Amino acid sequence: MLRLHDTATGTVRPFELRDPGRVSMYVCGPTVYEVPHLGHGRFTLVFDVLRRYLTFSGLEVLHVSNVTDIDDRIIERAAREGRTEREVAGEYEATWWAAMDALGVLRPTVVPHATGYIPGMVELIGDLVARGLAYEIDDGVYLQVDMVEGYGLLAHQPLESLRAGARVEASGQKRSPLDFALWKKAKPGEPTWPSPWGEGRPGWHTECVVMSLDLLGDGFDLHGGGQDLIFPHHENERAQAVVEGRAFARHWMHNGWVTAGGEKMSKSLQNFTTIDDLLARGDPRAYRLLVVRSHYRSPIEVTPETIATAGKGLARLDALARRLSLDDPMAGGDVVRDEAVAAAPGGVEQDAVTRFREHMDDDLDTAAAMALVFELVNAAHAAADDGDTTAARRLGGTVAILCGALGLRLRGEVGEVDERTQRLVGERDEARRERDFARADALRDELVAAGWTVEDGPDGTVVRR
RNA sequence: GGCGGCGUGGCCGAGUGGUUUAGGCAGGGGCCUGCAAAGCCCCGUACAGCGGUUCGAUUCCGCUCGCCGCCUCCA
Repeated sequence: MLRLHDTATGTVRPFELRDPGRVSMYVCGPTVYEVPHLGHGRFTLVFDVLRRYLTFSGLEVLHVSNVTDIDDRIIERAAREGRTEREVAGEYEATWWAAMDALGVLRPTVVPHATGYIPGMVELIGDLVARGLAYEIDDGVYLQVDMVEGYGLLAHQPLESLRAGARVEASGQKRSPLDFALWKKAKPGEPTWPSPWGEGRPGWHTECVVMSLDLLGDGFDLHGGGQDLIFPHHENERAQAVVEGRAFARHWMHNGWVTAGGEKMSKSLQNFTTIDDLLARGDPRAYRLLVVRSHYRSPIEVTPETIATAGKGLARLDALARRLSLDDPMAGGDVVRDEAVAAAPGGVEQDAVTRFREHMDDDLDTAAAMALVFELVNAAHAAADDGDTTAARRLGGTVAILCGALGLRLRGEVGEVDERTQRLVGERDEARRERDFARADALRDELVAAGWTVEDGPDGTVVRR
């Protein structure tokens, strides 16, 4: 039984599903106005790992994640670059999916776009206005938060203390600085949709509540995102559901920051690294390993050094796959299901799979799960050294399945070796046969200089990049 | 001002009221190897500080210090 930390209660508690066997989860997606950075990479990886683990556990997962394709920042960028909002959103959405694909993050089951749900949002807002819970002023329609039962549940602060700490002044007409925009009236030149309050566009918080309830239904299982979405975004989504009398998310899950130099990675601090930078520097799987090596609620420090360290751990996993010629459990698709455990060619280390599940069920303790995997790696090598091929393959196969369950695909192949390199390798084998070690060493230097890793095994020299 | 998180061996990073160790990376010794690489074996006795509870605390409680975050857009 999976237990997860729930932001609403502040406790780790059983993840109880609305419909047995089926998981409905909504994860707030990107506003497509800029290239994604490592913070986006982390939250998508965290929820990808959750989704994969749920799938591995035999559950059917309906994963909805939105794209916010109309927003102030998109409008600003379009204006600055003399383009349409559609062009800007289209470009950055394409960039987003390219990054996700490179990271091995599964596409959500459904990807609603804000611009596709505007009538439903208008309907919701209209209802709130009609019932006296929202009010219209010059620049838009606002929800009156002091009408909301339990406002501050997710922030873990009562309304009064939130109000006392508010850093923004109430705009003249707002009844409280905490009241938030459900509908924003258009300024000249902005893209608009019709509404009873004039041309305009919906507020961000209204998008997600409408789309999540529409696609997943009342009382869906899990709502997630980065911790910075807790307040006000998720609080305000919940507020709308509450006043509408609709059961909202049963469980709230939020991941920790990516930090750089100890500080939160963010646009405003200019300390962010884009996912493209990461991809240019190395294997994207190293980032997944870095993410799963710590707990999802802990901050992670991401620097070239920490990524490089993760890359070495990854190399250790790949080396095992290579040595044992492990089958790829994801070969038949992009996910590893629990059937893979029974179908593993060499069998699995059943006890290890059980322990893996115990770690994962404990609020997704991927760090402990990976420690277990590395223990198996060690045991597999030791068995192989002892000549116990059966045990080695069973252990190694388990490693591949458990890594696969976390979305980490091992690379057992050495990659393409060009003709010239192949010739040098042949020459080196020949020199070694003739015990001409000076020449063998010179050839190795040449190969290393060309970027190859050279390993002499019982069957001669093997090179890889 | 309010609320919350964190402080673990050289670095990263789990975990636990006591007994046998997380794990990775780096480092030292050994085995293997022509030499390497990879791999294996062995090696670190750490839990910010100060009190308290306890037979016993890194692990619970309180306080102090330090760092980070939320209360505005933010993954």
